[in-house]
Amino acid sequence: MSGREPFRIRPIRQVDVYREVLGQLERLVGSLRVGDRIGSERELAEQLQVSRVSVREALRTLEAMGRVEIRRNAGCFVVDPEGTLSPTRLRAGMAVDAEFLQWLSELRAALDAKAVELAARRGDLDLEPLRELLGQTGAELAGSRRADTTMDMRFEAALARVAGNPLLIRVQATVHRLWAEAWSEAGLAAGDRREFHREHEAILAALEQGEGERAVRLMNEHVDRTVPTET
Amino acid sequence: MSGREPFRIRPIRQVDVYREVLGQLERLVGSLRVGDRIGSERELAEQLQVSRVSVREALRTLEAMGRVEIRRNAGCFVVDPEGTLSPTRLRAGMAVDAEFLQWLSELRAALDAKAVELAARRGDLDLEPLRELLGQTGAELAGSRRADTTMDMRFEAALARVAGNPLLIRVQATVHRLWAEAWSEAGLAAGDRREFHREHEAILAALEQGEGERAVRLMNEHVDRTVPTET
DNA sequence: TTGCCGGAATTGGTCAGTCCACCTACATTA
DNA sequence: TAATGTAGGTGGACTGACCAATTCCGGCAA
Repeated sequence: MSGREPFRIRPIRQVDVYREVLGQLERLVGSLRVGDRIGSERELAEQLQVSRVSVREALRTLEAMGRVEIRRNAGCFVVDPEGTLSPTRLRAGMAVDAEFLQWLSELRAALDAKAVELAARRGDLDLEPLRELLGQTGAELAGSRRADTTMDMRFEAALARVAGNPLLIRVQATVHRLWAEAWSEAGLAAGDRREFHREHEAILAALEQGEGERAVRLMNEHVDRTVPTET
Repeated sequence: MSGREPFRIRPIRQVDVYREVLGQLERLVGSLRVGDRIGSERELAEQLQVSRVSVREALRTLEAMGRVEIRRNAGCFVVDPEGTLSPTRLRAGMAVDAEFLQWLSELRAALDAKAVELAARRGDLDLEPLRELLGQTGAELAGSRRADTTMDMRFEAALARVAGNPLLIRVQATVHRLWAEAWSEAGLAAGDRREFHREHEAILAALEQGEGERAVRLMNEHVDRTVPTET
């Protein structure tokens, strides 16, 4: 036989620019930390030598994957990879209506209450992070900083962390992100943050006093109250 | 004083066009069958009275959600919704050890117990599917069919369905699949299925008697017992 | 009639440029 | 000092156009 390989026609690789951009941005995001800004659309477009449109499409995909968050008038930021599950997928096919918010609330209650329960059961429970967090948010409230939808759930997230169940942390983070999405999409105003803060403090107090069951009950009631009273 | 309510300024909800498009397309996709063509970008843009750019961004999101497929020179097609959330991503980076199984068990307990609780709270609760399921599995046990790891969780899944919370169903399904994966990976034998069956029947009995709280407690204990006694 | 060919229409992908609403920070003014 | 005004940056949206590839369809040749 001949040792010479016949020339073989190969299909020309046709690259989609936006896919290429997506790949590069994914690597970029992977090399950055949570909260880092990955630049404005215009910057990225110039650096990648592509149009803003292509950058935007890649960013939309990245956003749907839950890797980045696009904030108006601010830029694009790396988002907490803890929620390895995609909120977008979790809600796939569902419209944000009153019923959906109810379901979401029920799911959140299951997870947040479990976080409290597990925390209360821990022998080596360290409540210091929770105290510190409440101290911070309390100060922010006094300083009348502007609203921050994610603030309401930071306490619950911190609870899951001190509870020490990474799986719970991930699912909870996903649900919390979906919660934030849904509320902004529904155009709902955040609830009374001072009231939320008081309830958080009550839960922490119950934990400090070793009253786990009461803490769980308070958490359930707390989540119940966050659901919108009227559309 | 005055019975007249003061006019209250409310923040103006600013809608993102592409989000609006996304919502409408989601509903459209939901009303179509797998493989159906949902039209070209230009058609959709004209029908929605928006620019192609907005349609494209919505389609990109929809694509990332795994709901549609965009085919060059052909159009946009509805795709198989493929299993909602990925168990693989949920466990990403974690080894299956005793601790992991414990975490998983805790997470499962949170969801399965919530399913019971929600079911118990439903006014129009229809327990027939559960009775039927237990009848089937009971017959299988009598016939000494071979082991089926998923069988242990069919009852809990059915509970979530009668509870009527689609979000809970999805998350629960993911956790259950991960559970099955982890157990097979760890080479653990399934527990005593006859015992599981008895416990399921006890839970159903509690529901039938309207004792929701007892049913929830039984479910928590049930899940606890499924965790391996020794590594 | 059958089968092939080639242009026309269609489609997703991409681009440059423009405008808008909004937020922030800094400078200005009372 | 505390309001007010202003300029620049940001994401969001649109327009109009062009490209490459595919598909469609009419007409020509066998």
